[in-house]
Amino acid sequence: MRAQLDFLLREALAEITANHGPLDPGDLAPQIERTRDARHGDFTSNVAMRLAKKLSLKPRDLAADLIAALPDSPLVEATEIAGPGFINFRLIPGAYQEELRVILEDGPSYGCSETGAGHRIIVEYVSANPTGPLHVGHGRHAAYGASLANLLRATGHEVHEEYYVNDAGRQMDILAASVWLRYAQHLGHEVPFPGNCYQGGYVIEVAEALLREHGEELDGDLAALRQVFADNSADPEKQLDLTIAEIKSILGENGFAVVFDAALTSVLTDIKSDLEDFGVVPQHWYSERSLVDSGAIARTLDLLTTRKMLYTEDGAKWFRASDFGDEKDRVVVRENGATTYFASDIAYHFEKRERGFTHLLDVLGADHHGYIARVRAGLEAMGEQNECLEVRLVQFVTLYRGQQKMQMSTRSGEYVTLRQLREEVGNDAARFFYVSRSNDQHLDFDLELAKSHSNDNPVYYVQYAHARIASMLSRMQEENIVFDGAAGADLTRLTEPEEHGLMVALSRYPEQVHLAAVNRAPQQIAHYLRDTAAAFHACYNAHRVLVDDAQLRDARVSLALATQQVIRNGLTLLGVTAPTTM
RNA sequence: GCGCCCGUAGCUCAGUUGGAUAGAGUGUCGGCCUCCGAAGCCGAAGGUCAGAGGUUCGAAUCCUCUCGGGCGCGCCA
Repeated sequence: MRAQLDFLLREALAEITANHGPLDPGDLAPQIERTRDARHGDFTSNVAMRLAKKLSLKPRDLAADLIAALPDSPLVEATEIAGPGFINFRLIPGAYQEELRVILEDGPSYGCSETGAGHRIIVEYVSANPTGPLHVGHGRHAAYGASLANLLRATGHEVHEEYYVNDAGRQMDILAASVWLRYAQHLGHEVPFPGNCYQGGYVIEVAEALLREHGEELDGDLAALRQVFADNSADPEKQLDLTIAEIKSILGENGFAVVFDAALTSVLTDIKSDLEDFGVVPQHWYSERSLVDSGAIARTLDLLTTRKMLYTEDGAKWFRASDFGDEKDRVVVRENGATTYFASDIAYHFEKRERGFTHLLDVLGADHHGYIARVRAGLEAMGEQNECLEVRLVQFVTLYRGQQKMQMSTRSGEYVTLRQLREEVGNDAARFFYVSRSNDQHLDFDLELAKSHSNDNPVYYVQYAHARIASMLSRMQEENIVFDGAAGADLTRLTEPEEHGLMVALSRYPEQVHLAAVNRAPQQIAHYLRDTAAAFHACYNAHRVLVDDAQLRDARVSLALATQQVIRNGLTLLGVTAPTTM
């Protein structure tokens, strides 16, 4: 609907250009918006005010010229100049009635477009270290990333969703060490469990599974390890590194790998099933270790060396990130020869480009904002355009239980898992609540409130509208009321103000999908659905659908069906179900 | 100290990339079920858009500064 008006204005602008001289291409993109006030018509454009100065014309004069240049359209009933130079469009009533038919014909694809066609985009999100179950913060990433991917798909992008698995590095070694210490305790060894090891109960479960599968195979002499623990004055993190080294020497490379893999597999399996139950299914789980194994990291470092982007200082290899806008240079190979996480990151993002993705979209936690400059720098040094990387930061979730602020540290084990949250408030409420807030807004999540007031959650309000319609439709069947479909219905019978309001709301859906995709803002869909449900409830309350007048009834049933379709489409984008009963 | 995000109704938040009289939910108060689901509807009250300057026809939105909050600044990941 809006696209058609866009087209009209574009034609008029072309004619103005011919008469008054050239404009920038950016100026030619017409800005057409919905009006906020019905007295201003249905759509409005501020283009005359924006361009007046450039063309040395008065805004209202330019507006008059534009209106004169507008091609005729069957959609537009009237145009007028208002205020300082707005061009207001009033549509014929039939425009909205026609849109109802489009909704019912297009069905599930109503609202989809091809504006993103030709773009291959990879969306990476969650990517939590597999060192423990997902917590409520990860849930926000999952809900946001998955909805974003849906929106991009709906606008014609070719979308690939990916979870980057940090299955290499120190954190995983700490997890493996934690598991083995629990295992040793189960075997009866008197050995302390340091506070900076992973404290969660799942560590014990992995240790027990290890005991069942491997018996005492992984036992060993703990004398040297006890010496490590004996030094009370040592720095805890250094002591932890020594502990890991000692456990590696006790178990040998293969033995440690058994523990490591058992821990990784267990945690990752849990994460996968948790996300799947949440309706979040990435197409690919990309292993950081595979980057090492495939030689991708080595190739990246070679390329950077060839391009003279690296130098050696204090025994480490540094990347000249500051040459590319980062605030300082960054280490890629440590003094001890190990590559850093950042080296993996460059290789990983470069590899995404090699896989043919034109656009890399990362959804990261707000605490990762320091990365953006350095990963961009890395990509640029590798010969890529740094604009190909887009990062969306998701602000923190602060969890409360009543007034009590809760800790969310994976290592301490004191956190509420995503699974617990889903069990308390349900998937639908959780997904809707997560994406109702803008990603760059902090989110206060009060568990007590979410649980006790779950019926007040806006998601039920929207779902209720859908279920209410379903219920009305089944009643229609029970009473053997015949409905011949919208094609034969006389939609001009929809004359009530509430009906008009609802039709206007429905017709906005395609614009909302497009805008939400462009703005990376699924919350706009959530708010749109709330508004549309409100328009429906108001209408349904004011006017009976199943009336005796068959013509009027058919028109109203058509409107209800279209409403149901739009709500279902919108909820699907957000990963929320559209129930027929509640 | 430097950088990123944020500050909108009592509370939780929207605000269509600079538009016309700043909006919802929740909470408070008052109404509506003999009638398609009351998980609903209608109405009232509630604001110096943190503050001060600036840019222009026009600012919650863009720029500068101040105040307040969150996060980051490692040869950790």
